[in-house]
Amino acid sequence: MATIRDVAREAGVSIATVSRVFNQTALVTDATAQHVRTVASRLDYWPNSAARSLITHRTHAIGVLLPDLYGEFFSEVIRGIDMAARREKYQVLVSSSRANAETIVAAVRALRGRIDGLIVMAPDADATAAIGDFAARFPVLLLNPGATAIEVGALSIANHEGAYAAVRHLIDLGHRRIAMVMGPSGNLDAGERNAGYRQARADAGIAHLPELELAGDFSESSGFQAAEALMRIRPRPTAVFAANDYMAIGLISALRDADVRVPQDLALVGFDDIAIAQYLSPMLTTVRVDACELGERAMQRLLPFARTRRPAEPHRETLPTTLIVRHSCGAQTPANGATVGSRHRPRGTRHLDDRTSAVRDGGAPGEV
Amino acid sequence: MATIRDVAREAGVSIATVSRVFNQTALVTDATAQHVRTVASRLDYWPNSAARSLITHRTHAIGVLLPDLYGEFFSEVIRGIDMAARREKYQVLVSSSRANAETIVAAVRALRGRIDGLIVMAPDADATAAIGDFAARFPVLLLNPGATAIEVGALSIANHEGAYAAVRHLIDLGHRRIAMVMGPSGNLDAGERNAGYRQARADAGIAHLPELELAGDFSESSGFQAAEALMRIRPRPTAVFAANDYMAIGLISALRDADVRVPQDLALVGFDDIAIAQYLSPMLTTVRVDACELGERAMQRLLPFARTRRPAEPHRETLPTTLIVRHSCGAQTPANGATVGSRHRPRGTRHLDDRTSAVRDGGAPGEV
DNA sequence: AATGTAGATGTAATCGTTTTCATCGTTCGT
DNA sequence: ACGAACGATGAAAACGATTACATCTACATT
Repeated sequence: MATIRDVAREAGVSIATVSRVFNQTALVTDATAQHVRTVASRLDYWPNSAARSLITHRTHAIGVLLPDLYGEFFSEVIRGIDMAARREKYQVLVSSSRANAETIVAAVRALRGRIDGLIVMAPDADATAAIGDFAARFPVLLLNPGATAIEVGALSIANHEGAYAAVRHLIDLGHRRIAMVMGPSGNLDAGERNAGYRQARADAGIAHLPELELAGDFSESSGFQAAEALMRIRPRPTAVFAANDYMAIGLISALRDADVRVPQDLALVGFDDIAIAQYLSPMLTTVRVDACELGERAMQRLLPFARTRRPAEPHRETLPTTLIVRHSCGAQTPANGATVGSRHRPRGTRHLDDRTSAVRDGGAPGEV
Repeated sequence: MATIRDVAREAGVSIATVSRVFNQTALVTDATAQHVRTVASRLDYWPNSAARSLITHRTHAIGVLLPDLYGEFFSEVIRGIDMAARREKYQVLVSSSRANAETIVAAVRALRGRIDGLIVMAPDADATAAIGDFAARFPVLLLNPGATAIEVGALSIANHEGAYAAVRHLIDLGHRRIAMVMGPSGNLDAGERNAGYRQARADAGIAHLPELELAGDFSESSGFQAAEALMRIRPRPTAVFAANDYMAIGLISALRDADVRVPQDLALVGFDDIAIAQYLSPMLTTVRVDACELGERAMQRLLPFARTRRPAEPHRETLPTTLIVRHSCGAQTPANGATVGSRHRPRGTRHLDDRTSAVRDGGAPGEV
């Protein structure tokens, strides 16, 4: 592998000049620059990034710490991160870890020195706490941290507002006995969605009923199992809000097996709007979260701090969600089969933009 | 940030000793080692990986080059890679690129010097070719490269055998007019699946009919659109093999809209066995590919070469696939609702193991 | 007691860059 | 025509580790 010295010798210049050519730093004569470039490409020279980052204290890499969960949501977030990274010429170092504080600290330690900034998806409260002191002296951005006391740059989605809108929609359709399939306990997104569910009930004057909150863990199979518990409840709920789409899929499957019709016998709303939501039968009404944008935005927020290696300022931002009305909720759809959803801005937090997007859906999926 | 010098000074030893303590290389007195460790942790010292890799020529990182496609398959592969990496204390640098040769070369160049080895998911033939000369002097492992002339370490899945089994299964059920929804043109996996489809037809003495091969690109919407084309074919096919599950989902959705019953009016088999396949209605008969294992195995294969930084030996290995019989193919299922699939070993290539796994499915998804 | 040996530790070179500062022509204002 | 200013380039000192080699000590061997 050719080094900067080889290029310098071959081109008859000093290594400083070669370095300048590659960094476009000080002004070098066009002729020399061109010559150096020619020689460099002939020798197939490329700057050694270890040597470079040793002296510059920059790695041009961002770490992404994921929870152990996987699925479409995460892969979309990574995709967004990757898109932004590529645009900004940064590398992405991914690393997953069990959610517990100990392994998170270990993972962060292993990443240390290899990255200029860190994006942490820490869906659990203790995970968030574990990152706290590190974030005070390193550029860290938390994804979906929920409400926490620690001061840290964070980006979350409007879980509460989205869930509220979903449940409110069911209430507006006349439902009163509305169950919810919860997410994993300790998961902050799940917690906020539950809070939104409760708030919507309370605001409509519907009493809180603990037995309507069914256990779940975001997996299809937990949704499947929740359906069985659901059907044992008397009087039977007429609607159910699933904390994510995967569980909604499990629900649909179990309900079909039990000959419970969706939405006639039981209305259903999910959360996330994963790609296949519109291809399910019935087409799933759900709360759209733009996971890809979340990742992209996280990178955008983090990069300025990563470049200067200063801790990110403790500013929280919340991405809006959109209720996508399809068929599983049983809403009457307009003649063309399309309904309108509105964008939910988080209360009391800054939001990304002001527009309220109108969402038409319910037509042929292929057209969307 | 404390350096090795700070620790050495503080502990009253030389930097060489500190280095030895952290690398467990030469024997150091237990007392000194313990003392150094104490001081190091007090100063919150951690070896600078740039400096370390500058002199050792090792980065302890593996690059993963992905195509632009996303979805469950890729996220599962990454998950497998990540699992193996964590076990072996390697970092994972992901980078996606358009499939064309030019951007792949650019991506490889950007990764150069930061990684000890590279896993490339190159579903296209030209992408594979682009990597060729690089692989001759660097540890590279190709995923899903299909049959290519270049000598390179590779890992693929038994596309041909899986597709053959799927179509053969449909033939055994009495179907003769069997269509196929193709994958993206140029995609090698898709090509092999198509070859398996044709082979199964040929072996059963069914003539090749080009009009039964419908365009698709692995997306749900392309499956949806293919269904429309499918229904215009006269005489109408009685079965269809989709080159992946996402397209099968699009097909199911479109067929339902058109009141075509699956499997009664049209039998359907997919490919990949994504998580939700068993929750679809009807439950999808498909060819299982263990994407996670693929990633894990890739890492296993690559690491020995990455450690020594020697080009991987040009050896190809193929992971078996399994036909999972559920309801969408219309097969009669045993009394307990379960059917048996068998594992397909690639012909003429080495396979991972000899077992022929029996797969029972068709029961309640929650129980699987 | 002299010598050999082995284990523990230190010294210093090295990895491949970036960057400060010095140097050396040019050109320009007067 | 002369010094100033400036633009292009080079020399050399970091950056923070690893490691070959040297050194030193303690102890066994003769």
